[in-house]
Amino acid sequence: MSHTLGIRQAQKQKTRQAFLDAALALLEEQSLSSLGLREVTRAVGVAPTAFYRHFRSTADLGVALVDEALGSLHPMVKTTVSTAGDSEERITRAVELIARHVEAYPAHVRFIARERHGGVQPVREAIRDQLARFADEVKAELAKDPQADGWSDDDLLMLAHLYVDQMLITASLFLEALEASQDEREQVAQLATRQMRLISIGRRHWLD
Amino acid sequence: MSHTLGIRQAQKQKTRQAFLDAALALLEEQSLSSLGLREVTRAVGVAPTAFYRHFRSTADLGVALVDEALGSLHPMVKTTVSTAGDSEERITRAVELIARHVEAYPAHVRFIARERHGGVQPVREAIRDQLARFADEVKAELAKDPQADGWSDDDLLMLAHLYVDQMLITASLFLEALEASQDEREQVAQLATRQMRLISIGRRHWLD
DNA sequence: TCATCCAGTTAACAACTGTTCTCTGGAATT
DNA sequence: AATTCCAGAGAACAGTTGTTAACTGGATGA
Repeated sequence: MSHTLGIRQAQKQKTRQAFLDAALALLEEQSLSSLGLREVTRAVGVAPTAFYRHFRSTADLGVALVDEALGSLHPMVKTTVSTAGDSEERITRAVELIARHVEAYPAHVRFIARERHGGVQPVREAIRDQLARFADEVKAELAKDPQADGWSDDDLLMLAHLYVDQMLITASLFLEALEASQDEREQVAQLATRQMRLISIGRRHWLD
Repeated sequence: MSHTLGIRQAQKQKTRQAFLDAALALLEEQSLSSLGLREVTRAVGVAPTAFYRHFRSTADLGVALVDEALGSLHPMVKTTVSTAGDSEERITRAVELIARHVEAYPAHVRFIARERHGGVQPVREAIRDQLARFADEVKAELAKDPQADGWSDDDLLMLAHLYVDQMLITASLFLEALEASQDEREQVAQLATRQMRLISIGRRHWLD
């Protein structure tokens, strides 16, 4: 299936990626609904009309960015939840993983946090759908745990959403603390850890 | 202290409020960073230059909107937390209060959710500061509860932030379901209730 | 009553926006 | 080798933007 792309297709994909990269960079200081088509092409170094060869509109570009950003997030979520060890150790590792991800892909995280409730409907919907998929995956992982015995499907999904939202909140906090002192980032980590711990305690006593 | 405003000051405040209202309406379908000065004045029905008599920039207007939106939210948070009754009854009433607030001030809720991570720094900071104040108030209310005996200040604040974030998430879900069926809104309410319940359970067993 | 103040107006500015149509030159196909 | 294809360029469009300066006329305070 992996047919080597022709020179033409390869160049096109390269330009397309340049659009995505440039847009992501521009979006660190504004939101998608104010991102101009010409602004992006200027940053890439191509003519404004070249934009239309790849995207219908900036909203369309935004949807493509959702895929890229949350695509890179998928492995994180999975490993975060399915990490071995006791509950406390799991939490510590999960928080650390989130911190690492934010350091590795700050622009992606910022984009998702910003546009999740942003002013562009198709993008909001794309993010909502992807996060729902995440929640489903988390739910599937949770179901494997013996702790989940006796839990209804609804309750498992409820907990999964709680975890996903908590991850996003934590990621956003790490993002704000990215250029802050080591101490401040440590404080974010401890806050997130304790919140996760409290949720885990609630989980453990859910069926009481 | 309530000196009756002169005709002049009264008219000015009226126009200012018209700016805030018009902006809030326009922001239902876009974000602040794309809100144009002329766009707002056009909606109000005044000359573009009149804008400068009230705000330095649209970012400045945004900060004013934060005060208005979260000002109206303050009473809700207080009554939500300090409601009497057992834990289960409290939660139900809290979720209902959030639902009512979203129905009463949908544009305010949307604005806060959207701009909390939006593209305009001063507005983000204003929201962050106000939410921190909320968390402090919630913490103060939590401290009154006998359940808080033995809790450290840090842990109380941690829980307060968890509650505040959870309120925002719930409000945002209600907002999305505003024009949906009664069933769908009921489902949101049940999800939020169960998540709150799980957090409360975690709270109850925190010191185990 | 008269001078001062000031919210809102009018006009003009250079700079920017999204979109259309036409063109080009090299890759892809036959 | 000849033909088709198509990513990107170029030029032009009407419409928009934020900001400036100078103004008007009614409320305000002496």
